[in-house]
Amino acid sequence: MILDSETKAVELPDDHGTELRLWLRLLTCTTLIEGEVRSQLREKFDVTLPRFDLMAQLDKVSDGMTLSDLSKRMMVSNGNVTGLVERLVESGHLDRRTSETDRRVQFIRLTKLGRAEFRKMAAEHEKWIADIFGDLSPKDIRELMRLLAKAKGSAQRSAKARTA
Amino acid sequence: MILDSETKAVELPDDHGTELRLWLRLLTCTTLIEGEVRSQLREKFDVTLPRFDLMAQLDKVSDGMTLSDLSKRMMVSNGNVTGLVERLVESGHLDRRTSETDRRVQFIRLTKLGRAEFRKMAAEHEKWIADIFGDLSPKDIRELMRLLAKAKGSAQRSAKARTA
DNA sequence: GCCAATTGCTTGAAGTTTAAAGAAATTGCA
DNA sequence: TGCAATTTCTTTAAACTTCAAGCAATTGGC
Repeated sequence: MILDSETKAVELPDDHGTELRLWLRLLTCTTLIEGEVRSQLREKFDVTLPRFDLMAQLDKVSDGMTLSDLSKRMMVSNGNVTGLVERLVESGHLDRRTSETDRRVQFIRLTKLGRAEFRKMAAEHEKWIADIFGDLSPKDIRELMRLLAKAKGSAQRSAKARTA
Repeated sequence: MILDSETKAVELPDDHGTELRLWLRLLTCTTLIEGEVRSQLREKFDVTLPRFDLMAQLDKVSDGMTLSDLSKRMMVSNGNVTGLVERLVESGHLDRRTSETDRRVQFIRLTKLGRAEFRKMAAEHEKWIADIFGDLSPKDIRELMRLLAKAKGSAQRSAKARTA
């Protein structure tokens, strides 16, 4: 171990251990919560997380959304959304309509049933989340929000630089 | 909108909007980084993230690990690990050996090839992660670590209470 | 108007994931 | 010992996911 004059561990120039540990902790935290939400959705409403997420995107708008919009917002592939939508139309939660000005485009909307069911689930979901973060003070939450925003910005900068 | 005497928004008793927003931000952040890591692993090493994760668990120990240990540490189902290990044994990265004292138990280890390939990937991986979090100061990282630990504890408390 | 490039979506193959059921082995306790 | 409960792992079906290839429609030069 390399020690400096104050007998404190000094990092090697290429030691990126703290960032790696941060990433693992972030991932663990998210996986844990995601698993919890997934279990609750299945137990209480017999619905999968991807379906809930998709409906959540659609609930934000009143007049529908294209498949591309959905895949961008959900950060998943286009083909993935095609399948999800297909199954949700099948079950009567969604409604799809081809655009009249561009016949490639499909507008997807929640049906009355879909919106009603989603609203019920969303209300419960919000309570689960509140309980999951229940030990955090308002200040903790504000700080986490701020730092995660910074992390997100950093990650986007990094991704963009790579693809550029 | 309900306003108090200081003309500041007051939260309704059941408003859990801040926790929900925190969760969405946490999820977005993780998904973003995970996608980035996934792309890099595919591009640079033609390997999937689940395989990398599994090898990462095994690299931490010298003498192997059981399937159950793996599934607990990776926080995925047992059957999932069975399939992943199967494919990695097939490709020569892993070695499986039945325990002599308990014939239900399989010890899984990295082969020489597996460990060598993993080490190469891990070194690059650490650099990607460092770059992804590059805009965060050491203090930001410490704070995030602390708050995420608190969030993790809170989520575990919540999950435990539910299953109890 | 023509047509190459782009855009929106679907399809197919391979892989990952879960939940649930089941098989095999071990453990613990009466 | 006997055997019920538990543990470890596998299997199965259905769903989810990505990537890449492909189809159809539109757009943007020319």
